[in-house]
Amino acid sequence: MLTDQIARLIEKMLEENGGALELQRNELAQSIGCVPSQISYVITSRFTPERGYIIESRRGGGGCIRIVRKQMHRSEYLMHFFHAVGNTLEQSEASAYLCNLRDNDIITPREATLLSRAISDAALGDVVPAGRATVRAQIFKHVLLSLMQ
Amino acid sequence: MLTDQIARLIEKMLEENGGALELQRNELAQSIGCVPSQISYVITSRFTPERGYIIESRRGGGGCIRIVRKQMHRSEYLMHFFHAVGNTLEQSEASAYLCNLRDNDIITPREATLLSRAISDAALGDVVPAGRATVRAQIFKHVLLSLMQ
DNA sequence: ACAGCAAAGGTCAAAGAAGGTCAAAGGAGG
DNA sequence: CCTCCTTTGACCTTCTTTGACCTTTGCTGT
Repeated sequence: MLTDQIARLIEKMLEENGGALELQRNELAQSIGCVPSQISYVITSRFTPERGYIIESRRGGGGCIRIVRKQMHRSEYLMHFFHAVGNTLEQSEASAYLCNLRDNDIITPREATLLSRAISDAALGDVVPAGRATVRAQIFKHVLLSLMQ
Repeated sequence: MLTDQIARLIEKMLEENGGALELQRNELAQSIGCVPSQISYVITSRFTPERGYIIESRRGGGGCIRIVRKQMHRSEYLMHFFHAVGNTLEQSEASAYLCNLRDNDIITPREATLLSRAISDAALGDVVPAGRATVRAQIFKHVLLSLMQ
């Protein structure tokens, strides 16, 4: 899939640049052979705050997009996430958060898996439709609180 | 029967892939010559968590279905718990189970705390009245399955 | 300074590409 | 006949891809 391919490319560039990077949308699009808005899509769908990235951009001549992988300390992280989680939380968002916590050594891989299963759609199953995302958000917040101690 | 035939096919593919596998529903359906929803049916009726499979999927372009077979490890012990848990589970019961798992070194103290918080009454909060204990049971079972790795 | 143009990036909606759901119709066994 | 599992197909939701159009910014000629 195009999106994944571009995401991997950006990831690799980030790696080579120590976690921060400036790119030009049109230029990158051309070198890959896709429309420019595809780059935007990749960035908004893959390099989100939940996954620990900060995005800034500048328009106009010589414009660019800056992507920074942010690393915070434990408590900042937990606080940040706690506030970032709203009243509802989709499985995909939860996964992103958990991966992030794992990658930052705040939880172990095993804990990440365990929690991921615990709040999966499958596990929350037949909770009233609208309620699933709400319950997940609450559970996740309680887990975060537990981690803060 | 079609279902069994497809189930065997998937089983064989799992075998060849070391217990984990990604497939595309439409593609597989076409190669077998059945409607796509048949694949869904086979998966939901045969590759259930109860039988030790974990299913994940992604929609949209380039979507796929991932099937993972958990090889039963400490399965007997965990199976015991799995069957002991009914359709509903109170917070106090859950705590007892978790302590037990912890005391038997199946989960760490930290994991016990984390999970305990995750499925506490507080976390499950305003799930429809009767639903709380049901949701808790489901979550707990999924955690057990995850532990049966 | 200033107006205007060109060069970015941003947005959005439509079309396309998966998988998910559900209910109705079909069958096998009791 | 009932009941329970299968099979199908219509319709839904989610994620991708593309393209048209918008906004911001820098530069340039006057």
